Amino acid sequence: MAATTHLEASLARRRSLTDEERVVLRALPSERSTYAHGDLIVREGIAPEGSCLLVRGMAMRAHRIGRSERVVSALHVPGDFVDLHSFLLDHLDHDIVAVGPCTIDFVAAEHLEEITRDYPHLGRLLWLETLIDAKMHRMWVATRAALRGSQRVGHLICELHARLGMVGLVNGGGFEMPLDQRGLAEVLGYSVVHVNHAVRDLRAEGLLEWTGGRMRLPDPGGLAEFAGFDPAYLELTHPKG
Amino acid sequence: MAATTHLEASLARRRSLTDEERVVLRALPSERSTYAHGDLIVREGIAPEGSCLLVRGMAMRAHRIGRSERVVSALHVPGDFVDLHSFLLDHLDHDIVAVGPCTIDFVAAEHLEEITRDYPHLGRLLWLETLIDAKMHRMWVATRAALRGSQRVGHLICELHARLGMVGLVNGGGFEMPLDQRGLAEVLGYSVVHVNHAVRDLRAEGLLEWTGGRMRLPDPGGLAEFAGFDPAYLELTHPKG
DNA sequence: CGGCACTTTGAGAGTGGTCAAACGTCGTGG
DNA sequence: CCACGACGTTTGACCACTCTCAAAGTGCCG
Repeated sequence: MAATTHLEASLARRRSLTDEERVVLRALPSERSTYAHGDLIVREGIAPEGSCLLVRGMAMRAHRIGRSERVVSALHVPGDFVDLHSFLLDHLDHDIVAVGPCTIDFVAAEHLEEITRDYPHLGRLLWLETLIDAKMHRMWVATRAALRGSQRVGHLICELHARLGMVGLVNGGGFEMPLDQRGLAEVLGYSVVHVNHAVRDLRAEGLLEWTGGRMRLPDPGGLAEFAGFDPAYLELTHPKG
Repeated sequence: MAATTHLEASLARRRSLTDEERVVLRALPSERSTYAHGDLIVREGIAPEGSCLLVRGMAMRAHRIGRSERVVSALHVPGDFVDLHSFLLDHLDHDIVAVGPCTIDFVAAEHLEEITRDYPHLGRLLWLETLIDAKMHRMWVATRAALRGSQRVGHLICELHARLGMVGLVNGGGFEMPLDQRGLAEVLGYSVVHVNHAVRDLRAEGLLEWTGGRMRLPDPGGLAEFAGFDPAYLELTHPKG
């Protein structure tokens, strides 16, 4: 599937697109790359000449604060326009790192500028994507203050389940999980040992199965209830045209 | 000063505006309101018909997660377009609450739509404001993972010092601080007792003076060094036209 | 002077970190 | 087929960070 088809699907999942807009998106040039687990997709500090659309795999934003190890501020799933914002900002303040094998489509900044100039509604949909990213960031801030241990782990798992479900990557109640317990700890700001205990507790409660790089939620509602997860912040529906 | 002059100043602090754009912004109708400390400015779940520009005071975003007390995901200072995103999203997933006495200018959604439609560059500046919000959110996620205790408290104080400085609200090395220790704890996701100890330590190190609702940084560089604070993420400069 | 709100201190307990070691699993090479 | 090593998972011991509850101290204002 071409890059632009992915962008089309990505925008269409939240708002309706006209036929003309679909044509414009399909005609949008892009360049495809693949990465292995842990590869640097975009390096902190550089001025990217385009933005990257995540087609397959996951990616994370990794910051360096003071003298600490890298810390993760966000996780992205297929369909996410990972650094769409870099075409208005001049440089990234963090790395973008591949989580599991990744496929990325790069879209040049000039083409994004054309879209925002010539197709205001499409421009607003791109803006909307960045606003939803911001909502997720705020929810991460809030859940880190409100939840501890297995609830916090469960909340992230619910979020991934919902986000991957939206792009058709959940089947049989489960999904591919490219992060191991160490990676999950890094994303959550926990230690491996602590995540291990939280996962053990979720398993014991019958709320999580996780083997061989695949996660399954035997009782998604129960996990959501347990973790205080309300998917409203993900804007999964089509409320406006 | 009229609402629209504030918006003009707000956008001009990061990018250059043309004379025409300044005229458009000054002609933008808005409605002014004032609030007392703790007042609800916008309630979770409603569909606002406009966006609010913070003119004076501070405001915070307060979430409810699971069965927890309210948790704060962001803090806003004068010049911030607090819920600019609500004109593309259909409802807020959190409250916006006044911190100290606040003045707010409401701008109707239809006028924002006109601007984004008729003045693409202005639209991009509005988009940029929301992108910088998102950067701050990510930094909050990252600092909560990377920093503890007095470093985390110090980082927030450095951020406030920098953001208030950008809008001319720092004088004599200090600024008005409408939050008390309890409020600061709420914003940081800490308990009052813990914040009190962190503040005590910062004072003992000569990095903070805080009396009578006013905060002063005797050694801003020293505090930034101590807290691992790098203001780059706030985009204080004018790198693009 | 008497409230009242905020700050400060102390004690005890839960959450989460570090270090270290044991255990499993899986792919490679003999 | 088995031995081996690499890597991820699991467990235990111990300690630091942070919370809650409680109470005392401080400053402001009627």
